[in-house]
Amino acid sequence: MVTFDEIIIKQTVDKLLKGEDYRSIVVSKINADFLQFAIDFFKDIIKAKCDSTDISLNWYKQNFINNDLISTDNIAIYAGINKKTIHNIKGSATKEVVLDFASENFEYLSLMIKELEDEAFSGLDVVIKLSYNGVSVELSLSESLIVINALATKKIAIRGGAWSSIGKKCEKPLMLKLCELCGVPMENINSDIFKKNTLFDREVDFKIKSNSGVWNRCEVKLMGKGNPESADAIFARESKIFIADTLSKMNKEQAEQWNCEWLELKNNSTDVILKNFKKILSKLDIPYK
DNA sequence: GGTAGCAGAATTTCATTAGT
DNA sequence: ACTAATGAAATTCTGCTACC
Repeated sequence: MVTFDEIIIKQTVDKLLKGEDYRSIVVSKINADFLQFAIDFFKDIIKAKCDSTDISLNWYKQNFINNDLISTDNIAIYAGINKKTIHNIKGSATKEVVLDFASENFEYLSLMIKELEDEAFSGLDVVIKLSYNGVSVELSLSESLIVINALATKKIAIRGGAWSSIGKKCEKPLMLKLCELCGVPMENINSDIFKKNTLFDREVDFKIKSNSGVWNRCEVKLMGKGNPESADAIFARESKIFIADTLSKMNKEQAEQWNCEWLELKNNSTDVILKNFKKILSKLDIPYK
């Protein structure tokens, strides 16, 4: 599971408020986690393969699929399919369903690879050689393909999780930093935010109070290009302030139609970002310094 | 006038996180 | 275990420009 610590969140917020792209931070975290997984996986493969004289894929199945020491998430990945996909296909992600489907998928993959081996692959061979502490093993074509497939499956999972997580965890720290830099009084920010464990929790809405006493709902989305319907949700929830990394022309027009103030971060200096944010605060009659 | 190529917008798909 | 929410990537659609 990919999670970002507070230091990474702080770095990301800093980058966003400088109008810089934050994505390199996420990408390097994805790479680091993936490479670590690959290294661990390779070490486990060496161990499993050494203990076995099996010529078929049985050693893999026994160690990585039919092994109750491994989490169901990883068993699915070793079998070449993500748990979420199983959930979508079967409508359930109970342990039994996941394990059954993983086995099934592994059999199907093995069969497919065998067919490829006989036909299209004629002439081509792939051999992965792994060594660790002087012990080395060689994986056959079909073993190599199974391993490559598992790595690819894991990469998808890590990526999806990382992007999902960064957006959630940055919302409140980013809003707080903006308010702090503009000198919005603490009592005008909804106090729920400061409760323990809610700083990185997006389920609690971030709201800022106008002088009239009205609470304005704020929304942050680190959206990039081409994802218009995700912006729709913002307006449907009657947000008054919409802050995003990148906004399309249509996003902006739509925000204005819904009477929602927008603030774009990317490619703007901190000065411009703060100036624009203060303009929004004035418009909504929210006090600031 | 016709079209190949490209950039950007809109649409669809997919896996994760976190609250309940 | 389930559900709502979140963003990237892939794909499709659209409009513009350069070139013949």
